[in-house]
Amino acid sequence: MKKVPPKKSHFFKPILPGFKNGLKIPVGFLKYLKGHDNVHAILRRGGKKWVMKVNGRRMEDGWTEFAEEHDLQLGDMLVFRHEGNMEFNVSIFGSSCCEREYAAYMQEDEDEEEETPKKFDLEEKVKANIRTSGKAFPNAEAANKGMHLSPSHLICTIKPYCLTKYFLRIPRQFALDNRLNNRKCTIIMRDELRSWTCSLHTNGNTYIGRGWHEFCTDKCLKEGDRVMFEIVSNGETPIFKFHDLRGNPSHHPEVKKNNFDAKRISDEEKPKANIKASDKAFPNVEAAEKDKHLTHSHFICTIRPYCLSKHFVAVPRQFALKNRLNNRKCMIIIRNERRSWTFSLYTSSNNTYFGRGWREFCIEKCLKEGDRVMFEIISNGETPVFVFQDLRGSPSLHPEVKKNYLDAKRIKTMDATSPKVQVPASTSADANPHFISTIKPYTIKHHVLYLPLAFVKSNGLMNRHCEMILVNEKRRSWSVQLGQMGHHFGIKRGWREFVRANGVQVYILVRMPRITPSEAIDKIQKLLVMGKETGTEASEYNKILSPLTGFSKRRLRLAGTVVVNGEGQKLVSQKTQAAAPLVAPVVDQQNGRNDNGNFSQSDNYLTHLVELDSRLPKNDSGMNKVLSECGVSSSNVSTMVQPQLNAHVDENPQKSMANKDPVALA
DNA sequence: ATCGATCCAGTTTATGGATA
DNA sequence: TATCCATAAACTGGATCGAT
Repeated sequence: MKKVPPKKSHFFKPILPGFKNGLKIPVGFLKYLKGHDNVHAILRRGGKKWVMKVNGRRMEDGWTEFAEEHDLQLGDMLVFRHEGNMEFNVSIFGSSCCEREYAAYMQEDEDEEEETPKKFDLEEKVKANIRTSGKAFPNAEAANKGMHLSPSHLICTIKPYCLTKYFLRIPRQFALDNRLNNRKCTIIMRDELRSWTCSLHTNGNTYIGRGWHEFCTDKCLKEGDRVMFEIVSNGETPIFKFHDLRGNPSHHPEVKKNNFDAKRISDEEKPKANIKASDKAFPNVEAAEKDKHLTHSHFICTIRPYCLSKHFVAVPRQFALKNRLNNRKCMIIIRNERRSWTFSLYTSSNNTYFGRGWREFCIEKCLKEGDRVMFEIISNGETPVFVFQDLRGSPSLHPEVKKNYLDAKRIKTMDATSPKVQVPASTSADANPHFISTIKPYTIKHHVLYLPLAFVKSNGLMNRHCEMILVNEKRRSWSVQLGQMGHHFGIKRGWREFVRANGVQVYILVRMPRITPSEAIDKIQKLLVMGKETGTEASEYNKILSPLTGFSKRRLRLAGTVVVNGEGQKLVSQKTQAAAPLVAPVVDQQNGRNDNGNFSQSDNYLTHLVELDSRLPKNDSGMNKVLSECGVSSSNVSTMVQPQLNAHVDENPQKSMANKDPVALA
């Protein structure tokens, strides 16, 4: 069939782990972009536009916002239609193979006048029977905003810690109002159908402890869900009546955001502050580390009461540090398309603030509590210049939604940069794509190695229970099991054997580097394309893998569980006969052929290849020697992580089997 | 051995109040 | 009014305990 160039060319991309770092335009598509400005691209959807900065062929700046606003999830498929001049019309298809539906409001342009009353009406319904307590308590924040709840009602937004930490913090004021502070007792939580018994404990703050996790599980609570508790009895055993607000549209926004796979994968957020450094460096959880070298170019600020009552707003610490705004006292210029404002910038007590000029700005922009605005630094000279962007009309940036979301980002920021992480703890993520683990007594005693959350998140390992293979320099491998331990995640089964075999001792540093998820995915994509071509030799795969990751044929055997197409064609390994199709080839929109490395995910399943390769660092006490003796020093510690991205994969035992190929490399 | 639960230290933000 | 200071509050991650 004769090839005819399309009038409007398309390409499509599946949403894969690490997608929030950016999106690469397929190499094969570049021919359609010749002669265009390849530095910027514009994505259009729903009548809105997003400007992307293109680095090479990767859309970076601006992509994160696009992904967030559309709640992109792993397994989604995006079709890009080139309208010319680097403008792309984007269609988004979900895992159902149908175009994703977005609430009408998501597509509305910024129109505060219309939207505000809607929100207000919805909240009014809640207002009718809810009163709030508490002051600056993020979990109860929405309830606080202009709403007056009775002291016996508490609205909570489910934060990450609520799901990972097995407790829920009770706002101080609420606890005080209901005499729950300083109590240690059992409470009963119930809805119309059943009840749950939980413990209430206090240590300065008041918490719902034991039983909370079960409650969350039973109610399928997810981050961002909003629930209300009403104290219907406050005797010896207080009874909390549960009201599910998830069905209330006014409490829904967060849900969307929480569907973010990035979150699901990395799951970790830090809800709290009004301002998050939404730095592009850490646009998402799963690829935090990867992005570390990028810039902290903007932050998003949720307007808090103090922003209006005081004459300043705090600049996120990390943002200030990254942009060297801390310890500066100067004027800054804030501008949008129409005009500019001048603020003073100053630092006090290690905090950096926008000062004089802020109040006028708030008044002029009619900023209200809960509004969100973004400041992007575009010039950082003597007078830093920021571009101001009003996010109030951006649905996915709805105050509550964005808040948690950005909190997640901030966490990332913290994970990456906070001293806490860098200071040797049991495990810590450092700035490189690996983590350093200090072997502590409990690591040996309890036969467990906790993985730094940043590492877990950035690799999409959160909440996965999968096999991981550790390889030392002698090419001996150990199969270990990843899993969750309380609110920790790490290596459980198999760790003891690894410790014994390698003589791992307390205070030895084990450095475990990895490639970034996107690198792994790139490789997989290439392999998949090759896999479509019959007769491809293993050496060809090696050519792809070896230069970047040091993959050997042996390792390829390990990677053999990557299956390349719907017919179950295996990639390399002849040992994985049981392997079921894990990844389906992408079919070109026009001619039905695979498209330059893009691929879709069959059954939302993807095999990650993670290559660890590094030199062990010497610690202060010369422990490297010990490591050498035990055969770990200077080793290529390799892991191949084959996680299950989706629980339903478990339903297919064949696929589960496909994950298990504990090939000893020795 | 594993999982759940809790404690606690540390970080960052929000805010009340003092001061220039 | 603008800025600074101090600290309460919120939240997280690491470590460890206890039950099974």
